[in-house]
Amino acid sequence: MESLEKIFKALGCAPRLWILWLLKQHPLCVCEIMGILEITQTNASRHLSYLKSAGLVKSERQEQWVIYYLNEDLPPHIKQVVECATEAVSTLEEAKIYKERLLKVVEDKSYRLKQKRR
Amino acid sequence: MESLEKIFKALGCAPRLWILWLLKQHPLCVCEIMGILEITQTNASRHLSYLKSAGLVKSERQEQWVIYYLNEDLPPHIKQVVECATEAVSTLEEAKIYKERLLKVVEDKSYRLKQKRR
DNA sequence: TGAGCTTATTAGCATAAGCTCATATGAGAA
DNA sequence: TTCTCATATGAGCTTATGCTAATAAGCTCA
Repeated sequence: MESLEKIFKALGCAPRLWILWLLKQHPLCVCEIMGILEITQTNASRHLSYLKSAGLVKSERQEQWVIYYLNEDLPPHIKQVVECATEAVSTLEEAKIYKERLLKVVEDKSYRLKQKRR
Repeated sequence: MESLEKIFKALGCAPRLWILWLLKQHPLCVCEIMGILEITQTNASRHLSYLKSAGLVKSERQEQWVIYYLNEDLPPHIKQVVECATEAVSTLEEAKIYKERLLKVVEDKSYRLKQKRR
């Protein structure tokens, strides 16, 4: 029950719902997330670690970046909850803006490559 | 977004998950819920009013009782979230005990009728 | 009306959670 | 090594939440 509670608590917070929605579409590093959602680095990091502790996302270091991505290895019921949550988020007004920013990040072959070129 | 947040917050609390799971099976009054889950009347009432303010349940006065029941009139995504949540709850150990108590309440043609006969 | 049952609300306390600012750690580049 | 960018964490503040105990209010029936 604790883990179930924790998962819903993780979903009960707007920035985390947005983060999940983003990660559902593409793996991202912390600074890409903070850029898209316009939140501080501290908050992005904290929310990600909350989502991670709830088991909803995983992370992986790639050079100087930490890439976060959805944990696909979840019990079916939970997976479906995440599915529904992200679909519900998609219907919101702000999704358009964030989606645009996300596409820009992804099309640029990511913020990460641009940084590397410098 | 606020209402979505609120719904997940409502689900991020064990007693409320149990209440929803019960109401999914049968409409119940406050004192039946407190009896089944062994929680105080204050808490049962509070959690129910939280669930109600999140739009997940509705209530209706019947004589001296207030009967709570699931709100079936929810957006499809939310309905499915509730579905998944209650299914996940069903798999927990305590579900057996609560289920037994629920059946007893329902079979007795409810606690309410017994009270009335007195 | 008064008694008894049912439900809601208030107050007070403890704890969890969210935010910001400052700082530490880690990796790569110069 | 030193600088810079990326990420994590600690401290402190504020607000939200959950619990209990006490009390109020609503309904029914005598």
